[in-house]
Amino acid sequence: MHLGHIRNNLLGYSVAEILKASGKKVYKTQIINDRGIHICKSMLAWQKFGKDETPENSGLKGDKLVGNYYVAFDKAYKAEISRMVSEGKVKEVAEKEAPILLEAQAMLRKWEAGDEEVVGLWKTMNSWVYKGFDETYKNLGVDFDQLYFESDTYLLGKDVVADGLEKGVFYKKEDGSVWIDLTDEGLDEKIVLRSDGTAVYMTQDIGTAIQRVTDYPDINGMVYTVGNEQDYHFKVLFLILKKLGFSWAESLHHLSYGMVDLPSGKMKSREGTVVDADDLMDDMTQTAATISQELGKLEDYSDSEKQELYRMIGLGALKYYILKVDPKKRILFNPEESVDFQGNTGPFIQYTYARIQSILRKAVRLDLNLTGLENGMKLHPKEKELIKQIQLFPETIQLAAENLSPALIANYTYDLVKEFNSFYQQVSILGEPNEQKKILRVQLSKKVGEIIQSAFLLLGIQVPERM
RNA sequence: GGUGGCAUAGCUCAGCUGGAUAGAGCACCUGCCUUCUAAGCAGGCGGUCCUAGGUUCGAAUCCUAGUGCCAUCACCA
Repeated sequence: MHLGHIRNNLLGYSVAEILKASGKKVYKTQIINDRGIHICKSMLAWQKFGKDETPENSGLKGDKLVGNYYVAFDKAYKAEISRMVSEGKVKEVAEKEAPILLEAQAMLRKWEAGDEEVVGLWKTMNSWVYKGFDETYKNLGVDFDQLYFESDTYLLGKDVVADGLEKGVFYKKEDGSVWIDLTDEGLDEKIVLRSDGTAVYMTQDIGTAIQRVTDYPDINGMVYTVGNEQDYHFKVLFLILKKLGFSWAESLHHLSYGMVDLPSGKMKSREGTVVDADDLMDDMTQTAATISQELGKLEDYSDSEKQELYRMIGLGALKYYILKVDPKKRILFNPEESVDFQGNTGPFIQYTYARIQSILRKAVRLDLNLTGLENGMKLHPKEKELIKQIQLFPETIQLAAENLSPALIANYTYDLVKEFNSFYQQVSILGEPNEQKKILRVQLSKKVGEIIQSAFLLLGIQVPERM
């Protein structure tokens, strides 16, 4: 997994939490594309170049190991192409006829035919990948209520395509491939089944969508969190489902988000030019540790307490950095300039939360009665501003839910926290001589702390008692 | 070429359904820790809101055209 996948996971997780907070029931679903030509490419490369390498005997994380073979395939494929071109082939022809590609395609046909050896290898390599992914998801703090494997749903997709063919929604070309004509809708013709009868991406997506609605008849809609490079694909998918006569096709949403790019351009798994998710999380934790040690406020913490805190802060910085940006905009990530820990950042907000907890701990010791408060108090301007900002939280949740945008939560929280810090600096809270004012200020602080915690929960970020 | 998205300070980004001198952070400069945590606060510097038209009492925001960047239009996923 790389940084692009992190954005996908964080967005999906956060939007699910936001929708829940807005009053909806949500099933967090992950669709795993565990079949198809891309998997066969890794399998083939492993067979050819793998020398029986396993996660156990190499010490590599399973998903990385398999990813390496995906890269190895591409390298070998490109080498074959350039060799064929030097032998006089036209590049476009070479791209289609490279032996290793033909082998991968043959493997896919074998897989769909249920060939034992191919299916066996497929199961083994996928189990490696899942084990690796599980570890990363756990570190990242995302989880799912339901998993769909496209190897389980593509057959349903093929059946539906056959039905649609009878109904006249699709049509067959002479070579046997099946298509849908969307030119009336201003789109193109789109393939839904290959001429060799194997399923394409669209086939399995049709099947998966129908399976999901069958499994959860109570849902009113589905949100697909997928990058904007697939805008067209989902437009077509939704249209196909509508043409097939599914009424629920009207309530499908594509939460389309921008790519995470590097200064050098796009991240490409195939070419290995990616920011690795696991490495990045480790780096962030390490940076948090360095900063925290320089400040030296936690000498009395145990090593394990410190480690947990560093992780919380490092991950908070990373998640906030990703989620504060409007989903539809692309993110430019420069590995040379590390993610900030000051200003409009996760750690800044976590820090404010920790400060508030410090006040509340002291307030408990002072045995303040936090309930009895008189009406008609004259408010300090900073208190007024703070109250205004506090009141905006519920509507911000609704707005974020409507727009499927965690960025609105992040930016709201930042505004609130900025306001609180200004308040904190200008007025004395526990040092206020007037008891009524003191109680009000402690209550306001408590409320702000609660909102920070709730808001960050919506972003999947934890908050510390101290930092 | 067709379609879609994006374009706001040197950099990274806010700016909700149109409303007053366009806001943050980073960077740079100046102050503030014997007082609730300085990962902070206060202030300074910095903008042709891509361009040109249009709608409107009023446009960063809406419309049209153009420019630039990105994506997509595959028997890839």
